[in-house]
Amino acid sequence: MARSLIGSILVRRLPDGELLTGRIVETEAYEAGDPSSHAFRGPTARNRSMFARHLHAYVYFIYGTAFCLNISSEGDGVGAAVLIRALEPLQGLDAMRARRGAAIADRDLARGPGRLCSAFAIDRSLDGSDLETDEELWLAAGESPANIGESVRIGLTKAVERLHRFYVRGSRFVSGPRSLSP
DNA sequence: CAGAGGATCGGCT
DNA sequence: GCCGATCCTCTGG
Repeated sequence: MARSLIGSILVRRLPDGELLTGRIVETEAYEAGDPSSHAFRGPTARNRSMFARHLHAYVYFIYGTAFCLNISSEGDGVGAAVLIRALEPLQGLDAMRARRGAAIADRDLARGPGRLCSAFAIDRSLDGSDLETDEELWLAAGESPANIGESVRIGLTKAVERLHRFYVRGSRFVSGPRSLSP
């Protein structure tokens, strides 16, 4: 699912009705039994959305500064999700810039999991949303790119060797060190 | 109840 | 490239 989400469109409807859209260009998989996954030790108040049926949002707060968006990926009761790590902004760039900063370049608006949540006004209030029925956050079909790269995941201390990060090869909207996204 | 650590970011060198 | 900010969550006693 982490691979197949590359190229899909994330859509956010703001409280004022404005639509923000972005193309998913980078994801990471956190599968069942993965020691680096928040779900590894079982369900808690924070991570329970990871155990929801597929296509539910799991949003968490990290380092006291940033939110991160995941999409649950398995059946009811199985803790697994895909972290959305970067978007190519398509629609609503001015509204994103209003949240991220007036001088932020297009490429930096949603490059990184915390930045994309800031740009798209995603926080814990959207945790648990069903993306198949929700009116504030959902997915739309997009073209799957021809060339999808894969690498180790970013920022982990456990299970660092797994090749569970996927990205659009050649896209300047992908986060992380260049050495990981050749 | 205290303490440690984290799927990050931005600023500075 | 390195470092600190900042606070929520989970763990262990």
